[in-house]
Amino acid sequence: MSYPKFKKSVAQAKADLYRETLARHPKTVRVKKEATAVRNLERIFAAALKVANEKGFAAMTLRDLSTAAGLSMGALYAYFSGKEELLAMLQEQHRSVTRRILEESLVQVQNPLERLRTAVRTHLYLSEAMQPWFFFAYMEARHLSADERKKSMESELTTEKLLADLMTDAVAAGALAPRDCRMAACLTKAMLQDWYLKRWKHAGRRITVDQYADAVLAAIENYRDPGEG
Amino acid sequence: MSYPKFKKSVAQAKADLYRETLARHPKTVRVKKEATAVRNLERIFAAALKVANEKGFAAMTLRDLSTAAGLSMGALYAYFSGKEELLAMLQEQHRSVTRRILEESLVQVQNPLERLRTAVRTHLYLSEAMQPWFFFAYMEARHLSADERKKSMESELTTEKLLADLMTDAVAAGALAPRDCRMAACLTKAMLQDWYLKRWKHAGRRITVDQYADAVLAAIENYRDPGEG
DNA sequence: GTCTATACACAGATAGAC
DNA sequence: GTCTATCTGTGTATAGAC
Repeated sequence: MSYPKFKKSVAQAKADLYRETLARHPKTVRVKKEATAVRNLERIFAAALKVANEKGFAAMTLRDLSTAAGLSMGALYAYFSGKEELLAMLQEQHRSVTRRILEESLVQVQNPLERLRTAVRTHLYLSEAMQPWFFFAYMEARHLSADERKKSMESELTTEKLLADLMTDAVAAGALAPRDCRMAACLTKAMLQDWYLKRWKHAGRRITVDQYADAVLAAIENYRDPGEG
Repeated sequence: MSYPKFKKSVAQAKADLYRETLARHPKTVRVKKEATAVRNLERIFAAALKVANEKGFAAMTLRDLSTAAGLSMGALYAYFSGKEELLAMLQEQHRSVTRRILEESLVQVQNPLERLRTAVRTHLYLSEAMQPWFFFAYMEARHLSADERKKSMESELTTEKLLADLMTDAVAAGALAPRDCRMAACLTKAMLQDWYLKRWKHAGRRITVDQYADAVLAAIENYRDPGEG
């Protein structure tokens, strides 16, 4: 799937995702009309990502958020019980989207090397389409409660394990040179993360997501373990 | 130079670095006795990195810092004029150390491929020996004033440019396969950063800095541009 | 040089009108 | 459902004693 197509499919899925979040938090979102609740949650989340990605979540005041979202302080509290819960909601939404899209992208692909390539490209496409979410999740992970932070670290390790497993399969199929797949997956993850963490740099160089994906895949596919060069 | 040796040489250089910082900020550090000033600056910086790397600089209160450093609120203000200046001092110290150590490491090395290998290994050694500084500089860059943020971005690009130039030389010498050196350097930087950003992960796996350096160098040296595989 | 005590501003959160 | 007005805690920064 090309990136423009991918982006549209993600946009389409957004409404569903907001309804899911509402269903997951029936006690904190006190607004009953679904259409209203979805519309305002969208505005609140978008505003929170915008402000927090500029100055950090801790430095973002609820007055900032109120202004950016176009809702009063009082109204905000109809959607979350406090700043900490807002943070947890954002992180949870991000994790579930990532998990689902990555899984869906692989169901149709059989060839081991193609499965690896699909996972890498899909991850980059997704982090391109939802860059503010990925940036936020990465930078604010350490401000989470112990419980939420654990989930965040598990999510990181799960993604990396997926890459390592796909690589192991490709090696077994003879499509890739043998290697320490855990280390190779670890280096891959670092390159994937750089795409959304240093967007200003890549944008300034007019690098497209497809060019970056090609480069990362070239690095992975040519990789040899130390001493095996 | 082995990592244990490197670590000692960095530790030795620390006293100099604190004296330099004092010389750079004669107006804000009002403490005149150098020995006292150096000792307390060390404690303040160490405490600030410790607390800020746990909860974030914005969330760190000066009361936290006061407790962690073992100095009263009033005493802290003899060393900086406010939180913002403390942040700038930490970033500046980090940048000057990095620049100096990287430059020094290369003066004795002639062979192009060895120069590239030295730069990569030294960067990893340095970020290992001063992990809290590197982590802090990365995570708090966006909280800087416009002016300081610009310096931070320039520093990032300078390091990357150095890697790209070293790679260009190695390619010209026939020691590396031809490639888009800017892109290859960009991917390299991402892998270098992961070492200090995700330390919990590497430590849990008992990966040493030398093992990681070997893996990164293997990735760089085997790299081929897309379509050239 | 370092301390304690305090001024002042602003944060998160809520009450109650509409 | 959303607003305005307000409560209360806590943050940065300083004054003045030692």
